[in-house]
Amino acid sequence: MPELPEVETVCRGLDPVLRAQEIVRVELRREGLRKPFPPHLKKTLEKATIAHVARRAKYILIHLRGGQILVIHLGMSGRVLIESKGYAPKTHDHLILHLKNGRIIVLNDPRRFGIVLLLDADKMNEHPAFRQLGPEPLSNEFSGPALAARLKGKKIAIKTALMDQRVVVGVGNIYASEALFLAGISPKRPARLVAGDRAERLVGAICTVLKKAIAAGGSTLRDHRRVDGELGYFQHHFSVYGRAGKACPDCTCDIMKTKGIRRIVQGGRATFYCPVKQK
DNA sequence: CCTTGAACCTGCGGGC
DNA sequence: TGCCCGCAGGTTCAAG
Repeated sequence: MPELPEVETVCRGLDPVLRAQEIVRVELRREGLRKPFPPHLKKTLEKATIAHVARRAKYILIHLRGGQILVIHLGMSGRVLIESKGYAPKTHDHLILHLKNGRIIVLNDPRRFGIVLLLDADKMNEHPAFRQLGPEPLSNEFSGPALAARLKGKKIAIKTALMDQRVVVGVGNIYASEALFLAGISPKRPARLVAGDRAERLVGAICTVLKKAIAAGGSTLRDHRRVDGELGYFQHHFSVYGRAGKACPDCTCDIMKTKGIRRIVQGGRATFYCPVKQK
């Protein structure tokens, strides 16, 4: 499911509900997801109190009092939902946290590509999942020159590079296509040729599209839900993603000649773009 | 080091 | 209706 806007939406929904709440019971309904759950997960979480919830890249960080972090990645199909007393577990509910106040936090993930970690806060960045992460796109460290520096010498297509979490975090298959459209850059352009003004434009486009998507509660194609079960609605504002054969929203060119938005495959993933507007 | 492709899973929609 | 195929928001690992 989730790219940065979806994960951010989930975190913003969780924080006010989980803040300062005590976990009284933990249900592990299977051994793990792609990897086994951490060995002392249940023992550590039961009786723990949550400090606050934050996000890094596409990871949900549930900070516990005492300096540990429950880290959750939603993979392709994960959801975190807030339920209340009397909730009956559903298929693919893998981890359930019961809070002292009666609230119930459910991690549901049909495809089980997600991950659950338990890390010491001060050592989080040493973990393999975090060690190589690039800058947060909505932070000050993400700029045209910073992006260009990370793309330098790369022969791979810019679309593929944008999805590399070492280049910039949080951008996935939807928002890579959308940001490149907004910046007027072809997804096939070699990454090393995105520099200077092009890199500036791309940084601006990434920030713009991510902020708008967050404001819309993310994009719901299938699985993404807000923590209260409501849908995101940014999917109604896509310019190119999933719109192969439709007219480009920006150009007035004749769709009969241009065939409109194109769908190609890069690195095994679908890419959508307008060959007229994006060079 | 870089790049590519497969693997990990389940579910859904389309075509026959 | 049923079956098979392709496709889906991500990451990781092996191989070239």
